Amino acid sequence: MRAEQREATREQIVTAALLAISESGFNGVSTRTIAERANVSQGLLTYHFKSKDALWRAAADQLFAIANDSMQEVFSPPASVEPLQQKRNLIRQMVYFSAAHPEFIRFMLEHEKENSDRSRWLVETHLRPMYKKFVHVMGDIPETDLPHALYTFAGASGLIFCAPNECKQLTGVDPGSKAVIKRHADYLVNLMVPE
Amino acid sequence: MRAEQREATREQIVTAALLAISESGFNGVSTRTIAERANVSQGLLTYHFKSKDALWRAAADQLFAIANDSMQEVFSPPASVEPLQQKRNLIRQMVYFSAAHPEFIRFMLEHEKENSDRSRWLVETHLRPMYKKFVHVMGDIPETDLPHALYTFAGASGLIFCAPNECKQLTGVDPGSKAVIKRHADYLVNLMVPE
DNA sequence: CTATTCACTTGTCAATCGAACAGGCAATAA
DNA sequence: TTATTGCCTGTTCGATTGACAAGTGAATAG
Repeated sequence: MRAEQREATREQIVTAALLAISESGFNGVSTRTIAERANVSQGLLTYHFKSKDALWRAAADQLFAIANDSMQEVFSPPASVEPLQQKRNLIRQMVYFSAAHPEFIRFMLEHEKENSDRSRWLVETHLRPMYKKFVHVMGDIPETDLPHALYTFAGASGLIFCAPNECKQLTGVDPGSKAVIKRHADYLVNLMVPE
Repeated sequence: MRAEQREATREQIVTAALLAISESGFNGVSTRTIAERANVSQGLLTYHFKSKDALWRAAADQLFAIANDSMQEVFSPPASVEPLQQKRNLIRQMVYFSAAHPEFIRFMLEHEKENSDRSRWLVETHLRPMYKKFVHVMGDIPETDLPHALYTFAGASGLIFCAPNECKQLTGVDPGSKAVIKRHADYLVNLMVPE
């Protein structure tokens, strides 16, 4: 009962940290704000995670655990699925994942400029394994195009969900709506891997 | 001579603010850091711009002045250019602009979650006029697809340049290289508006 | 030449930052 | 039951935050 409560509280803190950091950046959010979001005291963050930096790392771990879980099926598709359909499924799933977790791209953009130690760790620990799976499914497109395809794909999938308020105010289209998410998936799948 | 120096200093501060805010977010960067980047004292920021908020607004003004200047040709193409080629030129130029000014997308992503007052002002003052020009060139694609095309286009154009270190470390491809920029433009133009 | 304006620096303010610490209280162990 | 562990809160610290006021000195005006 103690251990369960401990884990529940830790996850509550990590989730709050992940969302807050994704929204405002590492230096843009205070540990007090994160604590308030998690409904705990600020001192508890120092207790469970020694420093704000370590909390960031725990948030990254949780983020990629969610991402890998969500993308597992399309990253390791059964051989019975045709390669073309594997690609289409991958793109579609990435759109749905980005819609459900816009914090992913936000978090990945945030680490870039701020701290090179955190950045290197994130790429080697979490991003590279994911990239390998991406290449495995997308691998028969020209190798020189792969990086372009990856970032085109990632940006095209997720940007609309990273700026939902802006998008709604600007175009009237609400990226939170299920119909819009499906339409974005359809649009992107047919654009990048037409049947 | 006084007035010229004044304007030069103000622009120096605004540029430093724009880049710093784009990198670390509004709350993620201090006025002292911005001042250091601009080689002026912190008190001078308060002197020229009353508050950090007002400085942010000046940075946004400068950002969109640069963006509109860079995109002017492709937003208002001569009628002699065929519609298909207009679209291709627009996409190509957006890639080159994103490569030269990755702070654009970063800045636009940063405003979203932080402050709704700044967000609304930014959309109505700067983004909507730009969106209208985009629609004018891209306008013959289905209206329901326009928002999807816009954010697909923006994300696909710019994300790779927003994470240059990550991209280089992950894929070995350096988005700062001219050859890579051209390849990304070729890739995206042919993807989104094939001849 | 003298007086004034004004871009700019320095010093200071309360508020807030991340981190550390002592203590309390409920769950566990004995 | 008693003793102990350990999750958690509240307080406090030196440092840093945005904003402000006083002071400096060179360019301008009369």
